[in-house]
Amino acid sequence: MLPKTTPAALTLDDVAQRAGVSPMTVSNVINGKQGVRDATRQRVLDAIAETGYRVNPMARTLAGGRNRIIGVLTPQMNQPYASEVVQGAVGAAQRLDYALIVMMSGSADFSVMTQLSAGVLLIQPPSEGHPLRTHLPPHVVSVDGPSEYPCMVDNYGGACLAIQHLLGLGHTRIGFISGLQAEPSVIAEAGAAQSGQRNDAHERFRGYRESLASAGLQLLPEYVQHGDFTKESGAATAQRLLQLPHPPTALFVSGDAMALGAIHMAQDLGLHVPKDLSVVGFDDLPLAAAARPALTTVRQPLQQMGAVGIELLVALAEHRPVALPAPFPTTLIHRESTASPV
Amino acid sequence: MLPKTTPAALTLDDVAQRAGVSPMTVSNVINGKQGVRDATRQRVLDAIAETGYRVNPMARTLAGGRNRIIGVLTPQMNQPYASEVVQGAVGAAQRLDYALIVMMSGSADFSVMTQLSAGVLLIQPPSEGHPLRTHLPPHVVSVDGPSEYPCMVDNYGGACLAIQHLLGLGHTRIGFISGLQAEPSVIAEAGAAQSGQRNDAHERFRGYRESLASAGLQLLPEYVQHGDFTKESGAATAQRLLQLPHPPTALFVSGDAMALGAIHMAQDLGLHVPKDLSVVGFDDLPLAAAARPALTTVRQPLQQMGAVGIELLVALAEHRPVALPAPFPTTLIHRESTASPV
DNA sequence: TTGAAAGCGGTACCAG
DNA sequence: CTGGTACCGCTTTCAA
Repeated sequence: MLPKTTPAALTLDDVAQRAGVSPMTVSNVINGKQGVRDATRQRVLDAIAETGYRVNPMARTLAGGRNRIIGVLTPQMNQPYASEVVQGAVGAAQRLDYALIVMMSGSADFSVMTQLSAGVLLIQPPSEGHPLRTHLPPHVVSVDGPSEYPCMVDNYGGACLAIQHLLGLGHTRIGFISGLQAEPSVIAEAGAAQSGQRNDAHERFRGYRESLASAGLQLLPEYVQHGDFTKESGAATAQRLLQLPHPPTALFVSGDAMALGAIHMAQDLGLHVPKDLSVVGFDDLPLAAAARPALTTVRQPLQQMGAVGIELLVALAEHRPVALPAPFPTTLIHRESTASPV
Repeated sequence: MLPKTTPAALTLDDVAQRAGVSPMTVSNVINGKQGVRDATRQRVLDAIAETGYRVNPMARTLAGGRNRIIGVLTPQMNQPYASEVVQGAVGAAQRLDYALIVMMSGSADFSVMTQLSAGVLLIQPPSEGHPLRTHLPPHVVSVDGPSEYPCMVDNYGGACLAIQHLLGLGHTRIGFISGLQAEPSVIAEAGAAQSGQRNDAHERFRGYRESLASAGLQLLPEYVQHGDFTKESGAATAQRLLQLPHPPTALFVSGDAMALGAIHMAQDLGLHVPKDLSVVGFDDLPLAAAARPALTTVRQPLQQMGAVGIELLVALAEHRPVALPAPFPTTLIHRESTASPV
């Protein structure tokens, strides 16, 4: 059982008294300031160790010091994508000796996090009307979304990887289940994508389209569907695709959960995966490896992206120069859900 | 694209000036204190609305006020169990107008969270040697672990539900894959469990043992295995069970991930689930419903447990009386992984 | 009903 | 090298 009483909060003065110096000196020691005699420093350090003193981050922040807290804002805790990114962020924060606090987008006011932390990492930042726009944190970097310093995966390259894998297997009828997108139709917007207005959906579609083209294949509009990244939408869109008079023999699905939904739907329709239908996902979430058949998918280095995000944030907080992060490379993970067509 | 500049932090004084009152009055209005003339209050409210002012939680805490932040300490972000609890906690916090921040056990010093929040919710608190023991927060309640106010599920009842379901289906050879436990052997400790030293593993085993007994069935020691809640351990222990000369026809598995591992192992061994082997899990994580075959499992109301935890914490923080939470009831969710033996 | 003063636990700045 | 002083943004206490 845990003890019940909060140990009366220690202050700088307590430590100072114990060490026989002024509070200021203790502060200086803690912050590694130059010009403290070694003997003094040691005495202070000892006092800190003996008392178990910890600086109060609130007071520290208020007084204008750095607080070594960085925040992560994530849409939902139980979204595997975000979990992976956070996992990477945790590791990096630990390495850099920063505390990491995470908040869900919904939970309370974002301004709290702004005021609590020296910088915040946005995971899939909400688009336009979000309150985020009013109370902005000191530093923002984002994973998979817009910000000053976006950490994005190479969506185009990833899509190419997927399609080329399928092409290499001998598939010629390849469907595409895209993720949600602001624009009414990916196809209609194909042109716009060229003009700089890039997002995940656009880029992946561009990879699909161009890979098909360079293999001399025609893009069939009815082979392109839109889901919303849920398993259910994967199943629903797959059903539409598979009930086409001339159904695809392979599917590139813009998300692992949707891909799983597609596979289950195919099975319900009496198809064998991968014998009758090959499916490639996107993300490589833990569930991709755990599924049966295990999912062939395009891997995003999500943990790495989270880690890099934190590193940027810390650099920013410490006023070190930072470069714009380059797109992160994808990898094709070949598992059991793809094979040559019969 | 998001704006780049942090809006110069507004203070109480800014608002006060705008409203033509003293900072104190603004503070009083914000905190709903009595004795502010309605006209004055309105002017202040307007000023707040116009400026978009938000109290600084750091300053508020430092000054001794309540800070309406509560923290959650979770082992890992990507553990579905914890995600569910947090999801519930988020909802409750939102309802109660508290900000919720979550930290991973590993990430930085726990004392930070202590100092940041008015109370903390521990999810599966680490056992003995943890640093938690030294710097304790003002208030602690825990989900699935020891604390002054533990929110625990009725593990015994849940196990009974599972076994009775299997019994009802006609199974008589029922294996049990238990979770990790401190003691060397669940069976050896069966007696100890009676004497008050309860934990999840004990309680579930007790449910297994007693349900078997009351059906007149004998408990076979070789039918009881221990996993560590991972899919892999589920597969490994299931393999041992299924390769017994007289293998069980049904498995009660103390965790959904392990249950899935067991199912996949059975399939690899050429068994059909549920025709040749029935499997019941525990938890009812999202993956249970998503799996093929969908997993029959004992549902823990994890989100509810998280929500209740937050409610307790808030009550504690606001010095309202709280009662010890009663064990949460379980439900059997019958899906596709169980059937009568052939 | 309102406001002035003190102080929460630190850090910045500058004096000793 | 060390420490005094002011002040961060807010709430408490108490006087006006």
